[in-house]
Amino acid sequence: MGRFSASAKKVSGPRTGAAGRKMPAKSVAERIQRGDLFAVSCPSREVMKHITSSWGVLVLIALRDGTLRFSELRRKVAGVSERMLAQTLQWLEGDGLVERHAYPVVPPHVEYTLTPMGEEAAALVAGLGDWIEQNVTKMPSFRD
Amino acid sequence: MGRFSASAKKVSGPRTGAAGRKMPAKSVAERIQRGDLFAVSCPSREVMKHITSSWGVLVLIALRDGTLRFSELRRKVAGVSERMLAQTLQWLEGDGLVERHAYPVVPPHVEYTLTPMGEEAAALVAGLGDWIEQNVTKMPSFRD
DNA sequence: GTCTATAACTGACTATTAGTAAGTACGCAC
DNA sequence: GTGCGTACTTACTAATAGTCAGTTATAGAC
Repeated sequence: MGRFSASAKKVSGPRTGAAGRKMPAKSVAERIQRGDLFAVSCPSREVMKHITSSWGVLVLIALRDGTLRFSELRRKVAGVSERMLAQTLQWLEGDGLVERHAYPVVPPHVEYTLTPMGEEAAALVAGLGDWIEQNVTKMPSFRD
Repeated sequence: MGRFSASAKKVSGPRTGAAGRKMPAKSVAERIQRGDLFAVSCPSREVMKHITSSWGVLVLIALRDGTLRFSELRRKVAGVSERMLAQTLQWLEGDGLVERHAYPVVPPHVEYTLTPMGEEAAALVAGLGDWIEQNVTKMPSFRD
């Protein structure tokens, strides 16, 4: 990680909190090393969609307890259809956050596990979920 | 906050990380004091939808820099339409995360600011956004 | 005078995605 | 034999995201 130049060091501050500032020109290394949620076509937008989708949030949180089968996930994440669960898991697998392990048996037996990177994401997501659960009762919309 | 009984204290642990465990019976006070993202009809699901929507995430992060006008937000959050921006801000205002201040002038002059509660949510959201930006380049989908 | 730009929405409509229902093959229980 | 469970996929419908046009008043350019 010592590959950054001096100007790269400047940009590596709290980038997200500096959304309103003019971004300094990015070197090629910077462009390759980091996404930018505020850029319309940045791939990070797609990943964010997957992670922050309703089902994505709940699946990541549920998997924090350890490996789960498709049907176990289906039951824990109340309200999700098989269709949406399958799609969500495909996305998260494609993002490298979830590992899928299929056994060569019938009926199908498939297990899903968080990758190390998935565990990081899930921890952040769980923190947000926790915050929402703790604060929802204070919200005006809740009192209506 | 000393109102919780002993059994309530037990439940107040890392609730989100315990998604797989059987939840002990909740007292009335507990039910009123905390939402549950894993319950289909809990209001916290709606709040989560607002906060974790693509535009919700970006608006919250953008407002961390301070008060912004509608048009300023429109420009910072690249790709958002006025329609979606207006709707997102309505949601976040209804959730008590954003304050709207309209001046009695023409053309309209409206400013949006994070509430203290909104600042908490935005900090968590920004942390997640930061993580996504930092890690998107490591993802298999990014390499395809 | 007309035209354009600005601001911050809202309503009508279209496009896209979420969600519903049915289907698949096999083993087991009744 | 029927029904259930498993983990998806396909075809279709419902809901939401997104597009477009409209609103009011003012300032500035022509």
